[in-house]
Amino acid sequence: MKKITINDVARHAGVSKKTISRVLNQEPNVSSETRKKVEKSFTELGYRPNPQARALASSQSYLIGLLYPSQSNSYVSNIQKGALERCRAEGFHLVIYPEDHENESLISQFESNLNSSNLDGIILTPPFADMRKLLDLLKEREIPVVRVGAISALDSIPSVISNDAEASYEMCRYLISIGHHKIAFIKGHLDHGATEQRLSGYTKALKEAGIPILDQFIQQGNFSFESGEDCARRLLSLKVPPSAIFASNDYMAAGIVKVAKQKGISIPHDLTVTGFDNAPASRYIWPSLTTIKQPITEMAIEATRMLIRIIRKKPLEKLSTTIRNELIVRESSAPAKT
Amino acid sequence: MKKITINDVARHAGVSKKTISRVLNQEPNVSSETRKKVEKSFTELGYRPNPQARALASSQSYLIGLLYPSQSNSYVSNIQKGALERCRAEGFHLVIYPEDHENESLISQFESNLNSSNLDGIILTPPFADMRKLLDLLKEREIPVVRVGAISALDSIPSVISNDAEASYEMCRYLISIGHHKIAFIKGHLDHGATEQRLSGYTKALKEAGIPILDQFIQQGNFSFESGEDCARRLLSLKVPPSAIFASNDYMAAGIVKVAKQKGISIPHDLTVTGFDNAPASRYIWPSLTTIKQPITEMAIEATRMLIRIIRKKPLEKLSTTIRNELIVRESSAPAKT
DNA sequence: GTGAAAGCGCTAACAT
DNA sequence: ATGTTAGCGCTTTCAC
Repeated sequence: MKKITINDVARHAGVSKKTISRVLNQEPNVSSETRKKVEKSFTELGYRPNPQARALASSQSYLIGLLYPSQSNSYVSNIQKGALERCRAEGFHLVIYPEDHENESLISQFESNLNSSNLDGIILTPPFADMRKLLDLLKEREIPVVRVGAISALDSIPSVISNDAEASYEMCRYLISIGHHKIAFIKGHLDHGATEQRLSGYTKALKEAGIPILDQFIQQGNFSFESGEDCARRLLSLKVPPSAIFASNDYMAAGIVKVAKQKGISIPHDLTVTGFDNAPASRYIWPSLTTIKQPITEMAIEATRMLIRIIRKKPLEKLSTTIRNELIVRESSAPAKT
Repeated sequence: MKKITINDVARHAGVSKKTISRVLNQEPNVSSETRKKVEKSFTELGYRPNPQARALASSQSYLIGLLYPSQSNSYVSNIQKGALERCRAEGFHLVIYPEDHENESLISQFESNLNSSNLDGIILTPPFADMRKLLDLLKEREIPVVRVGAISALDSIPSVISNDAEASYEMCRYLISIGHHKIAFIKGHLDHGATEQRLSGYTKALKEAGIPILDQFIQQGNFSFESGEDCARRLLSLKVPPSAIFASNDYMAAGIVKVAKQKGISIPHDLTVTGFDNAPASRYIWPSLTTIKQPITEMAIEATRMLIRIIRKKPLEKLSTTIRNELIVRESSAPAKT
C-alpha cells in the first residue's frame, strides 16, 4: 500500500497543495465548503500527514525533552506524569533524558543528544535546573527552557518552584506545637538546592521558638534510604537523643524507621519521624509517614504549559510560578512524651 | 548566527553535497584524504546535520516509543532505564507513552500518537504486549515491535520474557522447604498475563508437595498496596489462617505487612510474607521482603537491542529471549513454627 | 572515488 | 478564498 501524500489529496480534492495545508493547520481563509471537501478526501484516502516533512518545513519537531537525575524515584515518575499530561493535550511528545549529574562529560553528552534530536524545548529538573553550564549551552542554542525546582533566580529563564523552605518551616512548627523540642534534621544531597532550602525552614522555626540549634542534631544525608539508616544510628546513639527526627525526604525517613524498629524503639510512641515528598513508600511503610506533599506533578504540568507557550511564541503571564507544598499528618508523628 | 547546512560545508570543503553525505553516514567510496578534508570543514564551521532533514530524506526518525501502564511504579522506571541504555548507545531517543489499559479509546488515541510522531519502532510492556488490537494496528502500520513480558506466543512478533511461573514455583518450594504448608497466595490484576503465570507456579509447587489447594487461601488482588491490605484482612481472620502469604507483587506484600503489624502479628516470627518484583519498597519496609527479583532492566535492554536490529533490518538471532528471575531471601520469611 | 539532479512531503511567501 | 513557486536540508539515483 502506497503512502498517501499531500499531492494525492490535492489531486483527489481538486484543489492545490496549499489549501490542503491550510485545512491541515486550521488556518483561516478556507471556505467551509472546500474545507469539507478536503476533509472528505482525507478520510477517503486515509491520509496521514508525514510528521518529518512538517518538521523540516516548519522547523518544529513537536518533541519536548525532559532532563532529570538518573537515580530513579517517585519524583521522576511524578514529573513525567505531569509533563506528559500537557504534552499529550497539546500534541507534543516527551523524550526522556535521565543523566547522572556528577558525570564529567554530561554537557558534551547532552549536546550530542541535542544534535541528533532537534527538541522544540527542554524541561530541567533539579539539580540540572541550576547548572550554569547547561543553561548557557541551551541559551546559545536558543532552545526554549523551563526550570523546575530551581533555586538560583535567573530572571532570564522561566521557572516553576515550590515553597520548600516554608513547608519545612511548617513541619517544624507542627512538631514544636505537639511538644517536641529535641528535633533533629537530616539534610539531603548537597548538590540539590532543595537541601539548603529545607534546612533553612528548620533553623528558622527552631530559632523562632527559642530552641537552640545543635550541631549533632543536624546530620548530612544524601536522599538515599541507606543514608537515612546511617544518620539514624548516629542520632539514636547520642547521650541525649532527639524525640523527633525530620528527614528531608521520605526515603531517608524510611531508613530511620527501620533502624528505630531494629533498636526496639516504638514509632511514634518513643520517636516521631517525619519525611518530605510524599513518596509512595511513605504510605507503604508502617507506621505511614507524616510528610510534606510536594506538588511535583502540578509543577511539571505548569512547566510544560509554559514551555509550550514559549515554543509557540506566546507571551508568558509571569516568569516564575510557585506551587505550594502541603503538610500531611499520618501515623509516624505523635506528641512528645512529657 | 546563521545555520550551517550541508551546502555550506560542501562549498567550504570544495566537494559535492553527496560527498559530505557520504562522510556523514560513514559510507565507503571516499578517499581518506577527502574524508579528512571534509571532517576538518565540519569542525571549522561547527556543522551539525539537521535531524529533521535526514529523517525526511531517509524516512528514519531515530525515535523509539515505549508503551507502558500509566500507573507508575518501579517496573516502569526499570523498563525505562533498560530501554534508555540501549537507545543511548545506538543513537536513538526514547519517547514515552504511559497509557491506561482500561481506557476504551486507547487504540485510537495511540494511533493519533503514531500519526504525529513517526516512531521507528515500539516496545510494548504488559499488559499491552498481549493486546491483540494493538498488535494488529502496529502490524498494519508496519512498525517494528518488540514485546516485553508477553504471555501469548505469537511467532510473528519478537519478545523478551522472564520465567515467572518457574520463579513462583521456586518461591513456594522455598516456603515449603522451611516448613510451611499453610501457604496463601494473592493474585495480581487479571489483565496482566503474569498473574496467571505466577499462580501456576504456586499450584504446581503445592500439588507436587501433596499440599491441598484451598480456595480461601487464594485471594484476588490487583497489584496495589490497598488490595494487599484487603486480602490480608480476609486471610488473617480465617479460622485457620496461613502461616505464610505469598503476594504476587511487593506492593501487595507491603500491604500485608502493614495489616499484620496493626494486628500485632510479628513478621516473620508469626507470619511469613513474601512478594514478587524486588521493588524499592521491598527494601524500605521493615522487615525487608523476601521476593523475586525480576530482571526488568535487563529485559528492556534486550528488547531494545532486538528492536534496533529490526529497525536496521538485521536478522534476529532468535524470536524470543528468556531472562531468568532470581529468589532473594530477606527478613520477612522464617521457618514455620512447629 | 565523486558529482549532478531529482526528490522526500510539507510549509512560507507572495501572488491572484 | 485559493493557487504558484520556492524552498526546508538532507539522501538517493545514476551518471561519470
